[in-house]
Amino acid sequence: MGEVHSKTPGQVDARTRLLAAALKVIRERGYGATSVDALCAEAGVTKGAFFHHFKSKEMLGVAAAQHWSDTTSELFATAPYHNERDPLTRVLAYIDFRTELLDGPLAEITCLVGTMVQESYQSSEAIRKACDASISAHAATLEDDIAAAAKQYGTANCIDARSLALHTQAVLQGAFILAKAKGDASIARESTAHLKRYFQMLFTGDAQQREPNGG
Amino acid sequence: MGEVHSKTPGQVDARTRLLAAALKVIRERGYGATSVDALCAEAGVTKGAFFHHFKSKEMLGVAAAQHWSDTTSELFATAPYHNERDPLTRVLAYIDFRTELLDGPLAEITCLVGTMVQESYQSSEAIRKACDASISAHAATLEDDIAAAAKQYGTANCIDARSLALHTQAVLQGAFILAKAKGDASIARESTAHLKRYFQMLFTGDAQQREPNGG
DNA sequence: TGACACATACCAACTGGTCGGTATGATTCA
DNA sequence: TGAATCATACCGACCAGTTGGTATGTGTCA
Repeated sequence: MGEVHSKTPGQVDARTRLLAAALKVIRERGYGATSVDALCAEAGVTKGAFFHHFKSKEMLGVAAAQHWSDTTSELFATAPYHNERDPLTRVLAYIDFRTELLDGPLAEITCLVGTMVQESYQSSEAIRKACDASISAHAATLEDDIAAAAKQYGTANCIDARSLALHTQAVLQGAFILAKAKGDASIARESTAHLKRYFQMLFTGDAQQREPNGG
Repeated sequence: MGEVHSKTPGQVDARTRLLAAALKVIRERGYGATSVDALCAEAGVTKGAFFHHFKSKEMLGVAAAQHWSDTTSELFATAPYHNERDPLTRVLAYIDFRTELLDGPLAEITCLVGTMVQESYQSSEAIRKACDASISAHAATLEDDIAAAAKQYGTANCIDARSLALHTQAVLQGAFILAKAKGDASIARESTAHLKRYFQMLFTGDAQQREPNGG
């Protein structure tokens, strides 16, 4: 995958442009409704370039999921919530961070792999696995903080960190669907508020620590 | 939408068969990857019949969402959880019911409108609205029980019943996506367990009322 | 007779994918 | 040094099959 050729500065190669186009167009239209031609048009490259870099549309889907995983993991790795010293505060700050990310056009705040796996889970095992890897890897980055918080608050014996980390992702994925259905992301923010309250009650037993939902 | 014509007993008309085919095929492949031909083949009718009953594929999508809304609302209206006399118990029994429904092939346990809106929220306002109507109507059936429980447990002032009902649907929709990604519904059951615990803590403040998650 | 419920045949546009070709830079070796 | 060779990146015409959709015909029944 290394850059073999030196590129003119400011110029990105066709593969990178196609991947960026895939992230944009698939999030807007879904994988099935995205044609190879549409991807090429968005990327400003020809069909020849497409099939030079990807042996099929399916393999583009797999590469897009991996690219998504790469870019999002960098986004989260450098996010400020990691600076919190208390593990529970860190997890709650993560939820706040996700809530902040819920601002902007729907296609730009929703999850590529969640969208893709919904359509492809039966038709393409390769895409399904790539999407699962992306979701699971991200959930895994939460697991340690959750486990540490459980230990610190003495609830380690009744909390499965992995299950809770994946539940967090489920809430977010579901929030995206509700937002799409309503054509408005505000409902998603209500769901993350519920999720945050769940964490607060689960660890501290305090239901009224923050303002109630709605607002 | 009423049956205008009397049919030979045991015979269902092309429209009904196409709707049933839509529910099956779209849940397996997604809306975009479902062709009119595939729908006709599954229903055992011709293309002429398809376009006699639906003016376009998009209108079939709308009708499918409405049909889904009709059949699911009947399923839930006659479900046994309504027999519980305590409103909170009723809500918890609803979650248990949803958990029981998580048994079987993935395509048969997931939500048609959740799948469809994911792909169509930008390309078809008509489908988006039909899917929103289905989800919102179902959530509304939960709202009264949640409000009654909040009143009874003295937490009415900090619980928005509508928000909580929609959050319930978000958790379920997200659970479906995780299940599809992992190719296994067991992760979805873990999410409904978390949701149930959230309700228990929210209303009774008791986090350890039932066994912890995992299993 | 005529309205309805389909069937058959068909169409233009588009689908994913192939193919022969070219431009360019790296490598080899006389 | 420089000609020959090779690999990569990309182009764009082309293909067979499929797409959503239409036009027209036929059988049935009130």
